Amino acid sequence: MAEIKSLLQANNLKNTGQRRKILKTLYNEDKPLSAKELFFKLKKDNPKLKLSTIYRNLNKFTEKDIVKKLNIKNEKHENLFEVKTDRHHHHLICVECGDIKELGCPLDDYLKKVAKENNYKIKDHRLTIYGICNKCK
Amino acid sequence: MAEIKSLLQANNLKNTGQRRKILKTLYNEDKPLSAKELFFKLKKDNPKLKLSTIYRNLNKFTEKDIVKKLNIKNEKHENLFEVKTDRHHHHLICVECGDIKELGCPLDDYLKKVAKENNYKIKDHRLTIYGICNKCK
DNA sequence: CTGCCTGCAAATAGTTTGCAAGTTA
DNA sequence: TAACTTGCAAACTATTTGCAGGCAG
Repeated sequence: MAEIKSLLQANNLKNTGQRRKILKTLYNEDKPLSAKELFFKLKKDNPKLKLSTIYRNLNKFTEKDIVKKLNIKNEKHENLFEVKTDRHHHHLICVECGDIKELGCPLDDYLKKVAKENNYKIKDHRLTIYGICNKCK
Repeated sequence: MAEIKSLLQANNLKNTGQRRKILKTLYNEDKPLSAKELFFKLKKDNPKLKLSTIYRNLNKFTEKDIVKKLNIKNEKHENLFEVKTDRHHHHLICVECGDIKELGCPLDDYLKKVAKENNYKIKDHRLTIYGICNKCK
């Protein structure tokens, strides 16, 4: 909790109840969430909460690099977000049940090769693997 | 042209003018296009063309595996589509000018490892690399 | 007190859909 | 002719925005 407060302070963001709850929820989840999923979770405690508040904060957090907006959508076409961790990783997603696992990144050498061969300065990359998990097989 | 006709026939799709033009345009482009980009290109020859027709056909083609819907959007948040080629590949995108290059896939061994370690049956994967191209550097 | 946040309502924009007329096989 | 396609208009839905009151610093 204290960590969240200082995280907000460090980024010049006011320490509001909504923000604390959004970050807390994202930290406690083991999988990325969409704005709406967050919304329904938090609405229980605060019926006045608006979806636009969630979006505004997720965007602000993304801007400040506290949260990462994935290029992965759930089955409702909603974008997913996760807290940004220190370790760079990718995702393995079960197309049946939607379960998401984290994967390490195997691409360090490959990215250097791509940069060299194409004369690009690499800025970012995304890898997502889809399959069927053990339970759903 | 004849190829497009038989491609449509082989998939039980009627050989209409719109379909031929959509596929022809996608084949001739060297980069993926959005529905709207296609729409504006084709609207010149046919002012009555509707965007919904493009969407309907792109979805139908995707369903039939003639076209691939990428999980990449252009700067207007429009989904991009490309014709499905025999060779599996990924994309290297310049974040400045939007240029898209094809990349081979370096992940064969890695995917086997992921499947084994996580007990998943791998179905699909997406890799996209973002950077700045030579011209934009 | 002053600027940032949030609730609220309405707009924006990509994509989809129902229906009737037109086309393909 | 029967089934599929398209034009057209309208709906749907994720996300964003303007505004006014509320709260953090």
